[in-house]
Amino acid sequence: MAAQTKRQPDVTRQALLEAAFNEIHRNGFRAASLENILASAGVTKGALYHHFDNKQALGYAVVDEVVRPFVEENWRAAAEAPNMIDAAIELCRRLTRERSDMALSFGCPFNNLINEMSPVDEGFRTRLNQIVQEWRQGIVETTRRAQGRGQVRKDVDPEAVAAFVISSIEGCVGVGKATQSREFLEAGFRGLIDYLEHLRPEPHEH
Amino acid sequence: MAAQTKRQPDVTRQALLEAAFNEIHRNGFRAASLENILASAGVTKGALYHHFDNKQALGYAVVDEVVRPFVEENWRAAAEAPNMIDAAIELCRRLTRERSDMALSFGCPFNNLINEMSPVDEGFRTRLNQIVQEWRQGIVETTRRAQGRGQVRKDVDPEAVAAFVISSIEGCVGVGKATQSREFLEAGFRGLIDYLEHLRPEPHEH
Amino acid sequence: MAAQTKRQPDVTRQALLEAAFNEIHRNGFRAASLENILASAGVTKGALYHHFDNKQALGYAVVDEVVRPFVEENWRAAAEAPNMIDAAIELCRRLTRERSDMALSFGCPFNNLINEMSPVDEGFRTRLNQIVQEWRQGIVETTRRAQGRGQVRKDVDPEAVAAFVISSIEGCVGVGKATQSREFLEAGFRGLIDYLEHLRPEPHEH
Amino acid sequence: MAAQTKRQPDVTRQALLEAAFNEIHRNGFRAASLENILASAGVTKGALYHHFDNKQALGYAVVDEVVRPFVEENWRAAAEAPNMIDAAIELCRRLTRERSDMALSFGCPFNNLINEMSPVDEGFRTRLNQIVQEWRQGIVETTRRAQGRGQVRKDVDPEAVAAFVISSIEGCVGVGKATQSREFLEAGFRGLIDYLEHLRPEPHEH
DNA sequence: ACGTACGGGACTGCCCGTTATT
DNA sequence: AATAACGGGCAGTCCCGTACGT
Repeated sequence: MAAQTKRQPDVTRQALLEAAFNEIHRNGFRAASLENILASAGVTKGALYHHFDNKQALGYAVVDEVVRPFVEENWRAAAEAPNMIDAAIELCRRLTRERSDMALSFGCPFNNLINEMSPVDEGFRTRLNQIVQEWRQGIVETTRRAQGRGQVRKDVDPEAVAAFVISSIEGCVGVGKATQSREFLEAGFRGLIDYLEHLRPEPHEH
Repeated sequence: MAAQTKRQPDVTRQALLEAAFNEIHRNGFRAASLENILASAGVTKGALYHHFDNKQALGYAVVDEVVRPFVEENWRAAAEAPNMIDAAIELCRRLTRERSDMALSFGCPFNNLINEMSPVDEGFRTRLNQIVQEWRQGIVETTRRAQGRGQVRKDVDPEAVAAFVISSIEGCVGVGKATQSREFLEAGFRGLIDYLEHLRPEPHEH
Repeated sequence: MAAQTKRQPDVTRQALLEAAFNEIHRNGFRAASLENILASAGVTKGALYHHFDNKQALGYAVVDEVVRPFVEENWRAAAEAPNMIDAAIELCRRLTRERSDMALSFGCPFNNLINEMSPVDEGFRTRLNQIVQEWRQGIVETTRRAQGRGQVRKDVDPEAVAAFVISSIEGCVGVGKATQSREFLEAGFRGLIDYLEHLRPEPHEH
Repeated sequence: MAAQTKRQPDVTRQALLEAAFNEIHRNGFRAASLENILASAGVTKGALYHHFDNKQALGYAVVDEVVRPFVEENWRAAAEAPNMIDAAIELCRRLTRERSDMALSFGCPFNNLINEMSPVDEGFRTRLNQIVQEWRQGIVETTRRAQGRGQVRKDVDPEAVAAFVISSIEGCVGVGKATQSREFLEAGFRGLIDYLEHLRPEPHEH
């Protein structure tokens, strides 16, 4: 089979998405420079304009095709684990360990986009909200199942758990950017872990 | 007492700060337009550059002189209340009631600035971090006092409480912007209230 | 007879010419968008550049193969009529009736191209001038014949008649675009008809 | 009296208008390059943006403040002359003599703008139409006065005269651009002069 | 203290044209 | 013959900042 030729539309498109994701992660969407993205992806204006109508469409595609899977893979594991609380706590610990440098420097790409674009671009907001809702729905269902299994107290409201867990995770990473301190991030996550532990039923309950 | 002339340096400066705060709240700092700020403040460029060196200096002044008091007045009440947990819960309820429209539309000015500017401007980050630290320190001390009074369980880490409470409040308002739904915001704050309640000592503990 | 395949070079070429003519009529040549032309013709860029060297060549072909017949068919009838003045007057009336909407909106394609392209592209000017000259020559000869038949006064200069008739027709349609009023167009053509009537010999002349 | 300093807003504005007028005259409005205009006026983007909101506003100002007086001064003399027909004929002769080079090369700025911009920009059309109407109104009134004085036949319709004279003048200059020949232009104007002569009453009429 | 004129840069959008590919 | 991927340039917009003038 012959070597690949120069034309690789999917590769080009993917390169643009990744380059855009990184540039947006670092600078936000509006301050993201197309020139930087092009240089980083190694393509030219023509290629960009061929694959995406404009900067906005590129941004939407980044949300749908990069940010969304990025968010999903984080909670998917926890949703499918035998014990939700254990998995969530494990996730918190992993996040503090693995990605704290990136998180402290540039924050969570998802949270950044929500904060920047939700109020000023309805298209962004709709797409970002969809991700929030999927995540929320995942936590709600997981919590219900866990309640059925007796792993979570039956008097807690799954909707409140979902909204609060999502918000506090993003909040920790967000505020952490200002402090630039691992201690603050870890303290925040300790608080979250404390909250999660408290969701377990009392030993004498069942 | 002589009639006031048209020149009112302090008034002008204050008008600029307020106009800048509003424009930044709506559009973020980098997308904030000086022209909009000037039009909204009713002055011209000459006045602006007389009072501030440049856009950055204006932004710093907004953080120091508008955002900081704005944040402080929110938690000051809770810090001085006889029972911290009761006061914090009351604060959560007030926030959902009073400012939810503005919060859902444009978010918290403090959180917005942290997310946008912390990674790209060290001067902003330092100033914003200072606000975070004051807030954190306030909660830590209040929590310690409450523990001394037996109003908060002694096994909780005040640092974790502080980091987590701050982060989750900002997180709720932030993520709420994407959902544009009061239900989500309320659910998040219900989760926070649940967490706060759990900080109280067990009835049979002391 | 075998089924037609999808490849139809002549059809494609003709579709491109028509689409280009319409786009140019609406927007002028330089502002005409190849993308619009392609979309309207239902083909892609490869087909265009297979049939024409570049945008300029496409424009030249539109002049030669679409605009030229378009202009010619208008005066051909008048040239071959038994009485030139009657025919010309009838033509004026027909133009005001039939095409006034299109003419008022977008003007005469021929006149538009003359005004836009003559000064900036010699190739266009040459081709457009050729059409002018054929038209002019047609009127000159028709006028001479009419003079021979005693249908036109012998003291008028056929060259002046030709240049003036062509110019005033195009002028009426051109200025009519600014007024967007059928009244203006009709008034102009009434003036032209008046001029044409005045070309007839006095009853007592011959 | 001290020498003029560098700040001369009116001079700058006027320089921009003149430079824009010339660039538009040569290239049309849409193909007119702001960079060329700036270079020719000797100012920078900032100055342009200060005096005019955008390219469109600059174009509108050119129409109102340059093209309009330009058109008006041409027919004003004829309107105020003791004999309108003599004056109009004299104007035709002067136009062929004086401005035929410019006219043959780039046409009449007024006619060019009508043909290019009327169909695609309502703001341009409105302004250009206003000029047409003023001109038309001027001819109508002049013709009525001339009819009162017995200098023009009473059976001609002043509205038709006005629309036709305006249209044929612009038409001659327009079509002349394609021919690039002074002969054609002169022949056209001979036709117009012939028409004007025919407006005079018959010697035996009054 | 403040208003107006102006300098100059950077970015996105858009477009024409070319080339690899079928 | 025709498609789709891609190259590369240019223009209008918009903005921040400076400096002249009152």
